[in-house]
Amino acid sequence: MSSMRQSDTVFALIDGNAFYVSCERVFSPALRQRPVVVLSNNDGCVVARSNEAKTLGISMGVPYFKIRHAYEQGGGIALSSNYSLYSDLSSRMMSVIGQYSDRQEIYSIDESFIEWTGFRHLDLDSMARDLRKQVDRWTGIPVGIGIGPTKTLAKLANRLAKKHPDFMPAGICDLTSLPEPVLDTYLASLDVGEVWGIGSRWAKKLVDLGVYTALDLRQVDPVWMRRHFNGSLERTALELRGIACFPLEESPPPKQQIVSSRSFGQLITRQEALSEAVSTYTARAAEKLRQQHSRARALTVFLHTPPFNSREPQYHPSVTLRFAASTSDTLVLTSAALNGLRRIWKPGYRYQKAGVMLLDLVSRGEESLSLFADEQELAAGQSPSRQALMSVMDQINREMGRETLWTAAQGVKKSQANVTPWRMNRQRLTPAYTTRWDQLPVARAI
DNA sequence: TCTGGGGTCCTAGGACCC
DNA sequence: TCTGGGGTCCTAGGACCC
Repeated sequence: MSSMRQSDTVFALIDGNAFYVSCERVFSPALRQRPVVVLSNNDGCVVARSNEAKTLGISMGVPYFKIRHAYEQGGGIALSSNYSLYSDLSSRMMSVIGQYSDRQEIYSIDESFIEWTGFRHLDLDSMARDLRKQVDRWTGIPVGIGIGPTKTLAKLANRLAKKHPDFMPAGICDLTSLPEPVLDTYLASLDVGEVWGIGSRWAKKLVDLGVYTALDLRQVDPVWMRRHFNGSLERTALELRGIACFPLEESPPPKQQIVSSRSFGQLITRQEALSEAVSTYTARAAEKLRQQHSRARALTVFLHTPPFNSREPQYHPSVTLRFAASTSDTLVLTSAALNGLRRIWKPGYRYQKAGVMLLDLVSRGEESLSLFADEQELAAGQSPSRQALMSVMDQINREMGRETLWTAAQGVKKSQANVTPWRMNRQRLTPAYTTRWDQLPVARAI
């Protein structure tokens, strides 16, 4: 029996392999066995890579223009990110995974923790194999599975399942089944920077202090970690020893802030175009706000000139506006955002990005009214008829597709790129196969 | 020419109060 | 002229995650 198995409960981390690429491959079999990358918004950076692309040496996060020539010469394919496809396949994948445990945390679009209690090693192994097969059968997405006594160790196990030859064929790594000396060998094969919660800065500091591998980190005194770093990293060190400090979060608490921002398809100078962009981002943020049944008491608008071009004059202003009464009304929020924009916009700059943040969020029904709210603001922020209007708008946009209904401030000539230059570039976008009737895949008899 | 977007947590330091 | 100490709240900045 391994000493890592201190309790009856284990965590499994299931994640999609090169998730965005795998989603694309579900509907385009021609992409299989070929180098494929998916790009960030505006076709900027590489955010997902197939194994074939990794083999070509394409690194995560690299700006695509830097590698494009050589990559495409070598037969590589690049796609714009298609989030409606990825989030739809994600929820299907999550619901299959959810059938394997009654305790599930959806950690990100492609990762889920589940908890398993009371299984022996052989049962765990067959459960994991079965889970993997079912996800593949029902969604077409290949997944890796890591199992450990803590979330941090489950993450590391998942890493081993992806990169260590001993586990790669099955795509499953169960650390709880390993005798201690064997476990140590595997932990020693992982750099300290591969541990969940250790980014590049702290990895460097740890290496300077003589902590090189995941095994080294497991053996340091957790209190020493707290002294040199902070309490979070102390917990990371404890988790590596098999002491669970990060619980499963089945229903994540509502967000404390909501941001909607985008880089533009081209640099923008006109205030009118910025107003349309800011109104669009505000509408999107407000929709998310209502989805989690919250209201905002403050809103920030910000602008950015391009950060990478030193010849361009730099300007990144922001302004925060407070509301006397909290609100989730798109029209109230939009007029505040445009107000803020007028205050910070200055001519003579070419803007690259704008955004809106909703802050100081309160759950609907929990907030206390400000003594200074005047009645007009209360009426605008919270009146039942405006709430009803928002619900109808949300429902229509949910059922008929995003931005079926929009505010006039977002601009009326939406489809033409020449009049909405702020819309992002997505020149390599595949169809929304699963979420739009007009883009369903068509099966043809040969 | 072309470098994403959306989050959280922690700490330090300043303002303010008694 | 001498000029404490402790608490709270807020913000900015830095680190991390995917």
